[in-house]
Amino acid sequence: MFKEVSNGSSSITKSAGEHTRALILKIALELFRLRGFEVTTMRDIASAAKVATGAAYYYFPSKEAIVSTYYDQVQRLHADKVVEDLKGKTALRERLGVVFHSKLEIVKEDRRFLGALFRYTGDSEHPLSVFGKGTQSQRTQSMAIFREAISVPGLSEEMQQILPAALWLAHLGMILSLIYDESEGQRKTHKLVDGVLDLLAQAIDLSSTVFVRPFVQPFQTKVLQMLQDSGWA
Amino acid sequence: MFKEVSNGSSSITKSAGEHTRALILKIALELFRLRGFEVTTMRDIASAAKVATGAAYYYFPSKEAIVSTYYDQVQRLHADKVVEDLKGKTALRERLGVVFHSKLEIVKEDRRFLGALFRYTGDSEHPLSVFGKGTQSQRTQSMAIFREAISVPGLSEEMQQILPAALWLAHLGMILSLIYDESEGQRKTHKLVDGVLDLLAQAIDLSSTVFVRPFVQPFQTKVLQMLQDSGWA
DNA sequence: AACATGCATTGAACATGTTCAGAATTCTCT
DNA sequence: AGAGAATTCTGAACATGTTCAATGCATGTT
Repeated sequence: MFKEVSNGSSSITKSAGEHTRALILKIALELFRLRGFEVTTMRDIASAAKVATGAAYYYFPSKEAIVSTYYDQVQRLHADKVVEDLKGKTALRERLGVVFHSKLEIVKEDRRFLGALFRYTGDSEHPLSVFGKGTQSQRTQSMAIFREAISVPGLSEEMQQILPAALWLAHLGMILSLIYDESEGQRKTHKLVDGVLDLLAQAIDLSSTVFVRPFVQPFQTKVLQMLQDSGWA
Repeated sequence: MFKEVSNGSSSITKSAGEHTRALILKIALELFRLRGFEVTTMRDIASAAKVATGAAYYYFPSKEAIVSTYYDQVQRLHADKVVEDLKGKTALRERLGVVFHSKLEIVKEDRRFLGALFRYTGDSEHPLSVFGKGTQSQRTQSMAIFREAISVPGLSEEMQQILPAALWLAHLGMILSLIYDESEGQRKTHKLVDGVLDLLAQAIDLSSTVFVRPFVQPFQTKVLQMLQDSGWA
């Protein structure tokens, strides 16, 4: 359904098309940021980029697909940043903080159009549905970042399989919180993230304790079983 | 933003308008069920109801609002059913089962258009956004049902405040699962619900144990604090 | 009956996302 | 250079959600 990304890793010279594509993307994002996603029309974008309306559709299958492409960039940026910032950090809490806050930083200014990512949440068939098949590879990539972040010694086998999916879901929640967060500088979302991570890290620590572990273990096993049954782990 | 519901609790005689409204609603839902939400146009609905296109908009501010009205009915049905079925049931697990499965039963056949409820998930301003201000009262109502279901002796004060929001969110997840569930009779979702409820009930039981409680208590307190900070409890 | 008032309904017009047949341009190979 | 192919781009047309001025219609009032 998606146009081939063909992000010329092979050629050094940008073809004319790549240039136009980048221009349309850049201008669209500027307009989304400036005026918001809904009120910005494809005609606005095209005319601001000095091309015909149809040109935008030559490069992007839909208006939301522009945001989706932006989000691909975000994922790449995030992956790179995380690899860098995680070096030398060994404490689980710290590592989780890196992953979540760096994502938040990258995305912070784009609340006005991040919501477009959720446009097809209720449409399981749509290629851009957050939970759909069309976005599976991006989901897997994103979960790989979380898997990397939690790769610290002392974590149970079950937890290692459960957490990537759980954290991915939690991070979706973070983005939603950001979108709805009217507080200055989105303070509330930052605070929420820290609170959740504190709790989570403590809970994980606690669950590894010799006293508590026997009680928690069967739960982990069952959760993992359920995730596997539904294709999440 | 919404048209006054004015569900004539005062008058016995349906005015002409009420009749048309009901007709449009009925026919719209039939078409949604039969062909799906997206492919059914407002023109289809209007012409099937033998009215002009504009008539539909006299009663419903948008296509999604039709589904929203349907969902109001669902909530009412659910509330009634739960009140009935909860009588005499005292075990937490059983009560949770009643609430979740009765909802599932009510909604089961309508997967084709339930997704419309999530159309504005990413648009915090929209009156029909699941998490938005425009749907707050419905959320509160729904949470009240869960509050009722968990009103059993032996539940900590914190849990009583945390669970309604948590269960409401979980039940949203259930609906999403249903929408994406291709398995025959949506077996997977039923199984998932049972699995989650089993775990939850066990976890709640365990957390009330004298041995475990001291460990869990501070977590509950912090979670509650966070929910309160963000307006969820 | 004639009139006034407000609810109900119409259908054309509008806005905007999207499609598409073709034109323009660029690239490739001889 | 020039023919042909592939890529890029155009802009009008289309589909559909939505708006709205105008009209009909029922009901109560004089």
